[in-house]
Amino acid sequence: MRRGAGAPESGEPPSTSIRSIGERAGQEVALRGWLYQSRSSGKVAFLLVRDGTGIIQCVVSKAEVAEEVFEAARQATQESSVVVTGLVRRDDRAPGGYELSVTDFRTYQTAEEYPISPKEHGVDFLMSHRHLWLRSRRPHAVLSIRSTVVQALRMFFEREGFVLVDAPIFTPSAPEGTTTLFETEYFGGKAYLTQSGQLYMEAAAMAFGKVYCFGPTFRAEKHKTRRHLNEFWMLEPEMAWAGLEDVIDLSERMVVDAIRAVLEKRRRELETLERDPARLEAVRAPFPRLSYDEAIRVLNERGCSIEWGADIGGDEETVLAEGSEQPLFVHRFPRELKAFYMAPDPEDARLALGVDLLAPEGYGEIVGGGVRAESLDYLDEQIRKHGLPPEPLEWYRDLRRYGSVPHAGFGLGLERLIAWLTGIDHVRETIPFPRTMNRIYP
RNA sequence: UCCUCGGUAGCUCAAUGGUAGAGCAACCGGCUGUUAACCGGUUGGUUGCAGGUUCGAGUCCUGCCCGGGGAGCCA
Repeated sequence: MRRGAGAPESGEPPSTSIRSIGERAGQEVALRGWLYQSRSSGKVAFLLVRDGTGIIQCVVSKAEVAEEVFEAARQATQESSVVVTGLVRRDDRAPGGYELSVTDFRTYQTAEEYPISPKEHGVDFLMSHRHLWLRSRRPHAVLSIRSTVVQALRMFFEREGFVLVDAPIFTPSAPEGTTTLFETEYFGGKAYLTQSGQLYMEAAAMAFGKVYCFGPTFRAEKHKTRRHLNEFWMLEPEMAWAGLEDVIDLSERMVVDAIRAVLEKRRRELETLERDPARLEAVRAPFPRLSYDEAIRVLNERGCSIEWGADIGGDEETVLAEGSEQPLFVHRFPRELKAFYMAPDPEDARLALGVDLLAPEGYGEIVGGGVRAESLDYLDEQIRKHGLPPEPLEWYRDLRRYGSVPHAGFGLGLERLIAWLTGIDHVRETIPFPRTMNRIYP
């Protein structure tokens, strides 16, 4: 730890973290943190102190400490930064199982009146104070799980032999149409914030075989729903010499592994969020698979009148997913519904080799991907049909000129995955500082 | 862009067209084991903005602003 202001004073017992405080039972330790909440009576004060790793109740008895220590503890305000010294004691009355019998207490900085009280608040108010809200239990748990999932995903792709190839944020054009991109000035010209690293990953896959990128993605659509953000994180693997089954198999194992990591490392956080781990333990590969043809039939059987060729929207997704605890693959969509780079199904020319993975419990599409068109002629035809300007895609066409191979990949929406795993009903709570149509502050 | 709901104290909300209130927070006091502690007290308001109807508008009408949820689109 850095020496200087707030650093341990000579004679002070060793510092510890609240997460691992059980290892110091019976010993005297110093905690550096913030006052989360306090209650006091005339002779005893109960302080909930958090240090970023956990929360512990600290008990200050007037009879056992100096007068000024008791006063300092009693007068410390919510979220003041504090240094607490005391004896670690097992106590079943304490939440967490341990508490600290305080021997010394000092306030490092006295916090002004803290806007977030222990009582209820509306989402908009809390989001306006997101920089402070991060300290509260719920966001702390969600973002801890996010960290674990990101870590697990990176390790998963590492184990699978994928090479991380970062895609650019500034891009020269809008491959899927110009309306949905954020435009920015770029040395007198125009640039757009990336809406997908996929095209770049296709280039990288021809260099490394199996690659992935993982970074922020931007969409300028004015959507305001629980499943959308204007800035979100997407993980996009791409594989050379691969087909639709490889995409399905890889995404399935990826999801199973992310769940394993959360169940292994973040039980406590799931409990804080009142997320029943049984919902996640129930998820087992292989996930059910449904072709678009079958999905349309099932939807009509369940009372949705939807014609072949129509897109499966949010309501339809919910109907398909209901009654199952498993994520659901839907594959082989009508070509007209999908992007220009999708490969046609060799067994049915009406279809494209695409696949979506729908999360259970109404969390919607968490993965979208498929096989990419490998023939230059077919690609050019699709570029024409979609009315796209060919010049910015010249480099992409090169990939079909120089050793084109069957290749496939997908995009994973990190926030949607986290929302499902945590049981949070809105993706804006699964990213530290959400960017939505009506919010770019703080 | 469209549909829908909403905007009253720092926060969460109440108030039949008739004196703008409660709980929490903050502050002061009390209490030796509290778990969103409890008890007593104090402070706290341009009812989103503009106009209209009315003896009288937080409440009714018109316009605007801001936000929530949803659609389209997607991860």
